[in-house]
Amino acid sequence: MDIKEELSIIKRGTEEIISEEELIKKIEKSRKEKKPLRVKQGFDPNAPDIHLGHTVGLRKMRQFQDLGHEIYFLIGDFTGRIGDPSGRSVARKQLTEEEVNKNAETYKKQVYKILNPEKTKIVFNSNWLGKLSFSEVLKLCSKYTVARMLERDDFATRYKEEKPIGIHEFLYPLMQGYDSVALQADIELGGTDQKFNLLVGRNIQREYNQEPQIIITLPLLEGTDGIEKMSKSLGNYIGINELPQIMYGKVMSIPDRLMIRYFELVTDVSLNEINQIKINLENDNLHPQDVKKKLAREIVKLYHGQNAALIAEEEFEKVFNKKLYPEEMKELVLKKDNLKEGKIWLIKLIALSGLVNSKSEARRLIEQGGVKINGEKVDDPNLDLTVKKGMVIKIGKLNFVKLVIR
RNA sequence: GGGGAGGUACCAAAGUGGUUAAAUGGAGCGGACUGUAGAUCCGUUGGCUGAACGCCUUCGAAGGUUCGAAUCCUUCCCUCCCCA
Repeated sequence: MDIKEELSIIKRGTEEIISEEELIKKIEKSRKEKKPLRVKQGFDPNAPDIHLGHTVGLRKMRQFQDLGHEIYFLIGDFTGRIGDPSGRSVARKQLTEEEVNKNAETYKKQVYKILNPEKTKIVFNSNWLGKLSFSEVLKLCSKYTVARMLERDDFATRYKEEKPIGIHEFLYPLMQGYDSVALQADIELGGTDQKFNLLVGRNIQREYNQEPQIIITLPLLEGTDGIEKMSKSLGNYIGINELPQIMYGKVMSIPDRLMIRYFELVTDVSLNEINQIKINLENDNLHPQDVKKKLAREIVKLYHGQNAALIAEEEFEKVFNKKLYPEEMKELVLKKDNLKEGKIWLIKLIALSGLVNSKSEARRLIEQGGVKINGEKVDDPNLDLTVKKGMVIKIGKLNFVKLVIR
């Protein structure tokens, strides 16, 4: 493979490479010396639930693996104690060694759906950060200045808005930079929000007499709401462990304008084909829904296989195009003593489903017409429902529940 | 160490003794429309009670004044700014 080709694989979907010339030099050197590049990316030890947003970076790592380079999957168990300064995060609880190990296992299980396990090195930064003496920390701190820290957009904003900035938060980028020193990283990957930290890494490496790493930033994938970046806490995520049908459905709910971005960042569809799709969309030669269905298929295929993708699609069409029930529904088990003469108060039933947080919410939902029984809208919150086995209750826009009586 | 400004619901932000479960905006949820998209419109957003404008909890925390407090007083905690 010539370098051009390698470069184009690396460049797909990236936001910024600092710098491309240096990257080319590194690749050339690596080839000449037959020494693979060391590629690093850090992950939060607290949230080992991988979603499509994470896969942007993971897939990029995989591409590096396939190009013969060395991957360091860094679990930030030490830095995780601080939490990347975002203003929102309060001091996080310190994880025990056991918890960290458990999370790491969870990570592995999921991450190896994307990465090549044999070529992946999983490392923990507590390994070196936890061993630094106070004077070594001071030495690290002396390599940077407050003014330079305040260049960071997040810090600058908070400073301007008179919001608190903890001293320890200043340490976060330094620690991350030190990770690069410890690993002698050639390349560090990260989201665009990591740019500052990644750049600090370059400077710190220089201070420690290492060749500065190349930084490659990747876009932050928007979640299903189309606005915020995908994250579990915002509830706008598509997890790679989710059931095919759920995954498919969630992909279908992303805004149209994100389709191309998703194709590029989280599928294997070639850039050529993506471009074709784009043109055909613009010319109205393709219906947006059909394109999104393809997208959903491609994504489900990656994590569940071709067959599951097709089944998920059938399900989707059944429920949303033909307005039928899904094949599989969550079962709601009613015990005999929940019933009075075969009846149950509808509000109670909905509360039992666990799909609402309170009876008041259930009441509201009914009053607003968000509840259907066997396809019939119900708007009487006082209804005593005579339950029958197999009855289907639709609660809200997306939830179906099938009654089971025991 | 001195002086000043603040802490209200998911977020932002009004309210400064009763009519305040707390204006308004954003976000969320539901409905209509649709392609589970977007745009738009309407409704809704503490909980409990088979619902009544009845009760309980909520305006940083704890006490107090009052018939009545997010609003007044005391103490405490936290944040920011200016000066040193």
